[in-house]
Amino acid sequence: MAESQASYEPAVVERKWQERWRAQRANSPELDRAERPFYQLMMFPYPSAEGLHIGNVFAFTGNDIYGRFQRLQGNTVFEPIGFDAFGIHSENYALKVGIHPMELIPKNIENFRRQLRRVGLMVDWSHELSTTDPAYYKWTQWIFLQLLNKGLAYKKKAAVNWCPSCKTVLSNEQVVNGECERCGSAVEQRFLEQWFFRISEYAPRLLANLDWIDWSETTKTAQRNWIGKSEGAEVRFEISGSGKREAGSVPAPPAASPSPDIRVFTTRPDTLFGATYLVLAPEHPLVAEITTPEQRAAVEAYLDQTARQDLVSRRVTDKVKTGVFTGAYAINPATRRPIPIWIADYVLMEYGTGAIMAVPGHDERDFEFAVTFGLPIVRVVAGPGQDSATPFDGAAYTETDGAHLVNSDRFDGLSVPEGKKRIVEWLESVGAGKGVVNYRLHDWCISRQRYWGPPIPVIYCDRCGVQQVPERDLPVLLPPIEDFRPDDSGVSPLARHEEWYRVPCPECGAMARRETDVSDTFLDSAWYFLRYPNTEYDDRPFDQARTRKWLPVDSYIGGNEHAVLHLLYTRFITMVLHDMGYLDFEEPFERFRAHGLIIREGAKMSKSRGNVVNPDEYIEQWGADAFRTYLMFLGPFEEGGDFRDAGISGVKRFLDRLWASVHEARETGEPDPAVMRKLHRTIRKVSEDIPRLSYNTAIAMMMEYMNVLRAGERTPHRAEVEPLVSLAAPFAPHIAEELWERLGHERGVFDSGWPEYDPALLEEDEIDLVVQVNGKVRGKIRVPREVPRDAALERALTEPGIAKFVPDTPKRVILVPGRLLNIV
RNA sequence: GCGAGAGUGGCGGAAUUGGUAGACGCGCUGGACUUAGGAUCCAGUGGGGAAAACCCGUGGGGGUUCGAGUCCCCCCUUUCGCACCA
Repeated sequence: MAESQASYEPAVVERKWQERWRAQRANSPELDRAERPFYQLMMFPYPSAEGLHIGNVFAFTGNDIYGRFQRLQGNTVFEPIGFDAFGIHSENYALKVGIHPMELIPKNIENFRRQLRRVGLMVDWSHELSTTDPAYYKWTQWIFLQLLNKGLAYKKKAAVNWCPSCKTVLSNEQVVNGECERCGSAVEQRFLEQWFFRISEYAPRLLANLDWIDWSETTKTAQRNWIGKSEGAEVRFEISGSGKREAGSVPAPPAASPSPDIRVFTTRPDTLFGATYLVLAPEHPLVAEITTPEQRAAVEAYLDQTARQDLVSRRVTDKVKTGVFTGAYAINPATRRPIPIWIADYVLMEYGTGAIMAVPGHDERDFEFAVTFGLPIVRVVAGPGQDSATPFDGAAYTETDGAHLVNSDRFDGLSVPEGKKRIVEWLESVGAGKGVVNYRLHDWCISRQRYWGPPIPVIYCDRCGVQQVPERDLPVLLPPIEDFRPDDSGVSPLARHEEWYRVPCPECGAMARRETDVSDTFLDSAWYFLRYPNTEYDDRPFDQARTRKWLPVDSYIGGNEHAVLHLLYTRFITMVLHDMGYLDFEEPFERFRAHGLIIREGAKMSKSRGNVVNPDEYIEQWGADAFRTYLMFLGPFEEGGDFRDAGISGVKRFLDRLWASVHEARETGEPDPAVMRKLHRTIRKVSEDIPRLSYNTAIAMMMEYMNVLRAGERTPHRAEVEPLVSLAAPFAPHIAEELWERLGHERGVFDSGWPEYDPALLEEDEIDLVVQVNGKVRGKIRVPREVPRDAALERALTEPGIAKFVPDTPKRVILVPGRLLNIV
């Protein structure tokens, strides 16, 4: 290879290949012709004004390596990218700089495209998408309508954080210490009509499928916890005492409605005999009805106090328990005794039934509450060595192992699990309750009282009620209004534009009103992977044949910060579309792997610390290939790593030596057998490590091979070098293409296959066997690989350095074939 | 509090099923080539010990084993989620 041995200039090489890939559409496969389609999906970025973050580069490079590896294996790889450009991030930034998002976002996207190209990703730019494109969100709106049709979208009042000064809704992130992050006023909760998706109906399936999908365990665990299945019982408590039906201002329920029993959910039905009071959430519908006249003022004051809190501080666990007595009593079905009904904000309306039976003896929160308000505490579970009279010693007894029931009448003496079972059976037999399964997962609120999102495609008509926007009228375009800034009017920005929201009812034609909320960004990203292969279709969200060929996604890699929201919503939407017959699979991603996070010099990267890595600068200085390879080298991909500026030089040196090796390689003579053996071991190691995303060790092995290849300033043989170019290609694609071309190949390296290793070449006939005496390493002996134990021992004893530690009669001799000999 | 993960040289990090701890890289030391080197190449580099012999070493303490970074028990530190979920 004596040809033009110009030195390695990354900038020149990278520009050349990026231009060529673009010109030849090298990364845009013909989707309908692919024989072995492989869909490599990366989590699309939010196009911030700051540009590509190092975390994006890390994640995308890791994806790209896997995708390029699959292509080298002979698959047709589709590696698309797009932009998640709607949402509060973009809107807030636009507000801050005073530029309309419709102007800002295209600029940001343009900058992202430039940066992504420089990284050298194998992206198919012909299928790029943006969630803000009407051609995209038309189908986001269509999906909303599908859920509405299926009865999976509904409207209800729900609490939001409300800033009384800005007169706007705040997300939990915008509430800081109970105050509005912008103006500092105390945040309150308000109840607004919002759209929800019934994801909770899918909880059992979302949970069950986790058992078989090939996802990172950490992600699956996070989803399991989030779905939060718990088994227990629902118990019905009759209301007794003077409070019932005495609330003059409250109309009595219609005759048909059942008596207003209070239903509670508990995971500890075994403690039923210890329930000494009930607690309702402040929002519980029966509160007004059961409150006695004497207690009315106190209860109203408490409800008012609760409403004044924001949703974040309401949930602080370590605050002092507060509550108020309603004046009413219920009957404990087990003891038949009346117990008081309280209201407290530690009970949440959105979990279970919004009411609990309090068992202060065996629940920490109930214990604390009972102590605060002087309510009775009864022991119904006793641990080993305890009995029914054992005092509590200042805390609830929550252990269950080895414990038995006491003060529980005929259930005394049962273990906790047995007690649960028997008491549930009893409840069912007397009609006072039943065993139930509860999930913490609650329905997905998709309404946003904001501007920068897809309008929810619904029209309200005074005569016809809630009407869908007909499919032919989609998309409902987001109007380019100037005053997208929230103001004092107290409504979402679109609600200030009568010319936009006043439309004829699609049913009767009378003047009606559009929904003025937009949908959650997570809805945009819950289906984008379906759109990528179908971006050219404007008459359907996704084509059936195309989708059958390319989906589900073969490999998805992304951050674990999306473990629960994005990845759960995506699974939900896929299941719904599957159930409606649009998809023939119900899990969107065959394989998902969560990558780690990059920190810098031991600390998290942040603007305030001033240690944010700007990818442009590093690519400028070292080249994209070195930058990519270094990012993959600094730690295990699934764990992340510590970015240290000094480290990148080692990787650059490796690429320099690769360049030199190709140019110096001789074509005459024979390759060295020992070097070839190392080469084949390297091929095996890299081939095994890439699928495991063990990129750092794959790179280390290539470096090790490089050291062997060039040891003692030897001149490598072409056969020793050429396969290394292929191995390095997924990591450093530009230099690999260039060197491959310089090696005289007409086809690009990515279409030239992956090197195979020869198993026969991996092992030597003679090995160094480690010899231990009493477990301590004392030396090495050169022996045939399959040496028998006694022969190895004999050989070992000829080494004076070993023999001197060996006693006259060894008790035991252990041979681990191919590894070591231990003489005891 | 609950859940998941992590503690290995000066630093980032290696180490199938228990089988040579510290691969690879950075840094450092010495050398070669050089007018020069922050370029390149070669060699060395866990600690103690004079170079040897040898001893000690994977957060701490126990244990199992011929053999433990790896398995078991207890404890400490730390990162990240979720946080009054009944």
